[in-house]
Amino acid sequence: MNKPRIPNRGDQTRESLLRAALNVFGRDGFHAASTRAIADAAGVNQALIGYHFGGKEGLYLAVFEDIAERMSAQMAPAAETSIAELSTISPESPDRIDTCLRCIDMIFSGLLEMLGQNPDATGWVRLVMREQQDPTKAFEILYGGAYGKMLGALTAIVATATGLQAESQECRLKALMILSQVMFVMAARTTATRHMGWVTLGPTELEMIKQQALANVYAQFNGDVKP
Amino acid sequence: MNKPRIPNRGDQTRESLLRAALNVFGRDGFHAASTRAIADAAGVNQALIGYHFGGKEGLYLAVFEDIAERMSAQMAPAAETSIAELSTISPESPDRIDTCLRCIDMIFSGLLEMLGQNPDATGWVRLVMREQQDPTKAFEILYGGAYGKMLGALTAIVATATGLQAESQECRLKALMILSQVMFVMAARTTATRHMGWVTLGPTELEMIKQQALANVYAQFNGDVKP
DNA sequence: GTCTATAGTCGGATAGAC
DNA sequence: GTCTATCCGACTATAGAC
Repeated sequence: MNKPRIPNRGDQTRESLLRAALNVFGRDGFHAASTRAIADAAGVNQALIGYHFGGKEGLYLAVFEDIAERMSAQMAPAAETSIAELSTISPESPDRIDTCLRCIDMIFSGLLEMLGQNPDATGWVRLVMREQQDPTKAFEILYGGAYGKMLGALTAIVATATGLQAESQECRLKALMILSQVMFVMAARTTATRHMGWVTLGPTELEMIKQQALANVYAQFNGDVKP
Repeated sequence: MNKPRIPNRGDQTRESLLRAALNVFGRDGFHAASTRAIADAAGVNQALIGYHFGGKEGLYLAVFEDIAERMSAQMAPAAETSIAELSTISPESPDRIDTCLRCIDMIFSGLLEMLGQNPDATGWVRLVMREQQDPTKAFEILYGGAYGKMLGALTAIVATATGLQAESQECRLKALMILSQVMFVMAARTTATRHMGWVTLGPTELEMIKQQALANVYAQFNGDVKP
């Protein structure tokens, strides 16, 4: 009883609705988005939302499950390789900072590739940022998935680089602020592009962000080392 | 023909509506917020929104003008003192980094005091972050006011500390990332509090954020200096 | 699984008395 | 300036034919 290789019509409808919902919810937010607009964008009948997802809210949650899954798939390699690399080095190793920076580079690269290459990524960011402001069940789906793991990996890296306990407030705050430098540009994209004089957030801009963030982290790690 | 010291009934209604609108728009977003809910929260009649602000959208814009005004009032001293201090030091002065850090400390303090002490601040942040995702006229009101000035002051400080041109991409990006470290916690408050194990974003937490951000900036500035 | 048609609800705006 | 009453459009959900 394998899954059918050729998706039947129902699966296609589901797919179309998920994709359209991602865009429309991302553009308009949950309340402003209408099921009619989503159905039109998907090219399917409005009543099918009720049939496939139970209703508007069911569709919304399904979109987040979809995002969390794709994020996991795209971020997992970087996070796992990082953890593996960290376990090979000793806390006294003099080049541990270089290793930590390589790990952060991997995580940033995974994150920014995900956001830069994926045509749906703008919608993802909008949805995630909306959820931050007043979280619903959808936030749990995300944080429990790739998001929390990424922060966990960053915390482990900071602990290794600085010698702090991974559970300490200082270590966790440092990790959060490292992520901040890359994510804030996404969160406050209008402010960021305006301030930088950019018209888009394309690969060039994302690379610039990554390089500057890495340089900052490098300085922070070296500043934390007592020579 | 001075303005009357004692506000008449109409002014009180305007005030009540603005305050209630800030909270309800902040909690629910523009579309999900209903004029009935706002009127109820303000304790006034729903039809008065049309009379005083022309309609729902007019009220929304008025809320942003109000926020921009209050932000300006609370941030202006820090920004102006910073600019003044910067003009007194030479680019070769060895302690210019200390001066720059003091300026950033002032700006951060102004920002965090505003957000920490003001009971409406949570609503402000929510509204501003929503606007970032798809900006309307309301964003212009904000960016043209205190927000842009704050970024301008930070850019000038970074230019002084690093010797970069204030117009350069590198300098502007560094300034943006300095602001990021404080603002991201507000923007992604749910992620931040969850990751840190906090239950609120009170004065204690804000102070911790400020200190860590200043330490990071200190490291970054020193990393930028070619000894 | 898909469609049409519609029931039922809610929200923004406004006319008009006071 | 404030209030009541109401209009009218837009929306979600669902019943029921195919």
